[in-house]
Amino acid sequence: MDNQGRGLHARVLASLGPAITAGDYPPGTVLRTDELEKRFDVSRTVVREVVRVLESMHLVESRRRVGVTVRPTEEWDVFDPQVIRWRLAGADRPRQLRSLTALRSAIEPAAAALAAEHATPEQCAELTEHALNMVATSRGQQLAAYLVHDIAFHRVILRASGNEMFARLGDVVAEVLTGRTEHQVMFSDPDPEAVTLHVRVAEAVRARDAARAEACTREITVGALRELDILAP
Amino acid sequence: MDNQGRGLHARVLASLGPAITAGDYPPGTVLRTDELEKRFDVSRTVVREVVRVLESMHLVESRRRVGVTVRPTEEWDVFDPQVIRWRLAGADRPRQLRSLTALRSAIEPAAAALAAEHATPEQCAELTEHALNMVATSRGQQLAAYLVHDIAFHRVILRASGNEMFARLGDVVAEVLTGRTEHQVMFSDPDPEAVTLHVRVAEAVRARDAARAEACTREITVGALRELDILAP
DNA sequence: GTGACTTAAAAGTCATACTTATTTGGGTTG
DNA sequence: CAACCCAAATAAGTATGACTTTTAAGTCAC
Repeated sequence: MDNQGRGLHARVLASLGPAITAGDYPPGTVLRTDELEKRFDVSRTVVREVVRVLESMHLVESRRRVGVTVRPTEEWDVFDPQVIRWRLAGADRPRQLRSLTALRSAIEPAAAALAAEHATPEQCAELTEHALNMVATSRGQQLAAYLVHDIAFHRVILRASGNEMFARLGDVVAEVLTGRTEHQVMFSDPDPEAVTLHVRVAEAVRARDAARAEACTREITVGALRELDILAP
Repeated sequence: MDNQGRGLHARVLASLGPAITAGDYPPGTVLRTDELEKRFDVSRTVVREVVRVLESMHLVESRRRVGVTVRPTEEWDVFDPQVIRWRLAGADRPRQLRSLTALRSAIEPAAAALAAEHATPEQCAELTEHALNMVATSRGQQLAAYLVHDIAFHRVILRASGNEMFARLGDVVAEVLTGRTEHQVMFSDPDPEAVTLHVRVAEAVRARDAARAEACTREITVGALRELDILAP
């Protein structure tokens, strides 16, 4: 992971953060710093640093004479990669995957359209390569290898869009794709149609055909949404 | 603003954060904590808290025996509302507005489609009301009032989508709309077509017509994109 | 009951002493 | 001369005690 073991504050954060996002401390719960000191057996210094970070994520609010209050869920910074990771690791993972997949469905087609306009020759080559590798690994229980190329493919699309915000969603998409592979029936090979669509997207981007790149990507993400409905309608 | 004056750490953060996002300390720059202590005339405690928060935004990295290093721009958490605000306040505001408008264009149509499926009667009523108020304030130099309803309208759509991540983009959209109004020719009334489209979106949502809600919203956001091209092609 | 005043609880801040990781450089050895 | 190891210097990390500031809440007079 990102921040494991690197200092005491990181350890406390990695323990308290997930606990809060998991709902162990429901909104409105008040944590006092000296209580946290004892609980984690660390100094005020460390606790305060952790609280500041949680506060910057809008997970808690620290007020004098009151304590550290857990804020209502609607106010959390749900786009914070750290928060996303914590929630994906917790109980409402399914709900989280749903939200993220909806986000993907909105973003990726737009990103593909932009990528068709802005992709460099190198990026086009990368796309084609990853698409072909996806085809190659799409049969015969090679899900792990397939996943690697799938992630790489989507990352290139997002980066090639030229929009820094889209580009930053690469990690989120990677997380979603990984989560899907892990929690799906690991026996089945990926949907052949989806594989073909990736090849088409690569072609469309290389041909500078924004409309087609967008349409094919939309088909991919719609498929991802449908998958969720099948699993838990 | 959000965090003005609330404690020393907030003041230092509000000074250092914007400085970094503005590029005053280019990536690779090393800040030593004791230097920061002197510069802001605060204690170690405060500096460390600030550094932790900046670190959680991936703006800097703190390593022993090295110092606090400014990270490359591509690694920043560009979705962090705080970072967005800092950058909007800084020099590359135009670039930022572009990224955010592209994001809006991807998200809002999808949100409108979902809103058509999930909006409560109350939300439908709110939408209609805001749309009508937009019409009412669309002529005669009432830009400030118009902006209020415009923001409210988009907020309702995003919230009514039922997707928590979309909902959280309400603040960002508000920021973009405000920024646009402030930096545009303040003399001209809003585009009549855009106003009409908002009314149509409200109608479509009430009629549970997802496709039409999506299409009309897309027209709105495409218009917003075009606007940017006209201003700085 | 309302309003002003007091009190106490909890976070915020500071200064200092100490610990730990890590880079750098020098010296030893093959 | 290269490779390697070790020691010293450096800057962040942690702990702690003393003090300040905010503010919720209780109390008293009116």
